[in-house]
Amino acid sequence: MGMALGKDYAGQQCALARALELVGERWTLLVVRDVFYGVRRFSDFQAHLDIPRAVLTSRLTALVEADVLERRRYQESPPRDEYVLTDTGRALWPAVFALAQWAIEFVPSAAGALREFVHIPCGVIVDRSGLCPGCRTVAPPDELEMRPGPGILTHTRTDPVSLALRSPHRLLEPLDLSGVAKPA
Amino acid sequence: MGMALGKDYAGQQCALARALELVGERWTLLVVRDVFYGVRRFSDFQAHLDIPRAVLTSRLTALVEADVLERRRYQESPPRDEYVLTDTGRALWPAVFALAQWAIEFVPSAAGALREFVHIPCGVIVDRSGLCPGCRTVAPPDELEMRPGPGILTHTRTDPVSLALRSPHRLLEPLDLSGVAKPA
DNA sequence: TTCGTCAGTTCATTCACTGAACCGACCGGC
DNA sequence: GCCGGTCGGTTCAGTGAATGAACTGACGAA
Repeated sequence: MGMALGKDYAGQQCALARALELVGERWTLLVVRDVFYGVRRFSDFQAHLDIPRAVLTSRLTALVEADVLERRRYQESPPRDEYVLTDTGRALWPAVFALAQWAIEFVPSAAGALREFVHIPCGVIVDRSGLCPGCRTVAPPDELEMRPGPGILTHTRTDPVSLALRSPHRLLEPLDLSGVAKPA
Repeated sequence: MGMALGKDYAGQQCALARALELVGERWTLLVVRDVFYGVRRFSDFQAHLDIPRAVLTSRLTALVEADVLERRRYQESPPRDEYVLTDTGRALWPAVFALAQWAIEFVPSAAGALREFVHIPCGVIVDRSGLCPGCRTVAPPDELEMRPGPGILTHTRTDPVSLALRSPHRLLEPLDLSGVAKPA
């Protein structure tokens, strides 16, 4: 996943093995999920995931290399880059969504949906397979709004990124951190 | 992926983190995929995946512990067990399928579908999101037949398990190894 | 008795993750 | 010009997981 000692699965001709070589290492899929949620900056990933900086650097570099993320300069002086999903990266949404839904339904410690996803054109919540009950299609991430679900826990994670993620917003749109206080 | 040094993602309240704690380690999802394909026995996993035995032992134990697999005695003397998916495990199919489809579409080295999945009641191939074009529902794994696809490579992997996986058969059904020669 | 299979365990080595410290470019205040 | 702070890293020592080879033990077959 996470994963260690040789990220490749030599000899496996299966497509799944190829996928896991790119996104199967530890932390990688959590970083990708965060980008879907609107996190774009190095320090925000770090604050939200508690991931060692060296590992975050390595994962971001690998994801850019794999054409899942694009690194984009959003200001000069000081030079600051943000990481956004490419088309390839956005295509990972069904896999990320499916894994999260599996945990919600079958992993006891993940009981209760922390978030709901509303298909904006139809205004209804997508079902566990990602289908919109309104239009009967699989909703793409850029048409989804994320909202806190019934299982949301407000007592944990008081970092600014987690706080910002508790208010509804459209997937892929940059996170608005202006409304939250800095941590002590 | 896999994954090393602490398989948990402490503090992450997200369901995805819970899922990755159970199936995010290196090799784990490939083992699960193999069970969907009909592999059930220790030595068959080992032959097909080239996974170190100690790691396989550890992964199978963890998957049983997580209620993804069930370990079942299928003969006494010598005692032999097989590993089969629980309901929880079978629910992982959409995630496994979604990841594999992503690689087929977007990872250059995985070009060409190695396998096709036919929704048996309808007799048609499911699309990239797992939907059956016939009945417009998401096909469950026990209603799918796996067949070699156009991208299949016949020159690699000559172990008996890989050979057996090249002939069509229904998912979750045990693999038939009787027709293939043993390796030299 | 000997050979082979199956399902492991043990062990030394290799290598990735971790956490803390360090670094350099820049900005704002004084 | 100096000081403190932020951002986005890199470096490094220590730890612990993965690897691959060797070993084990129960059994069946010849």
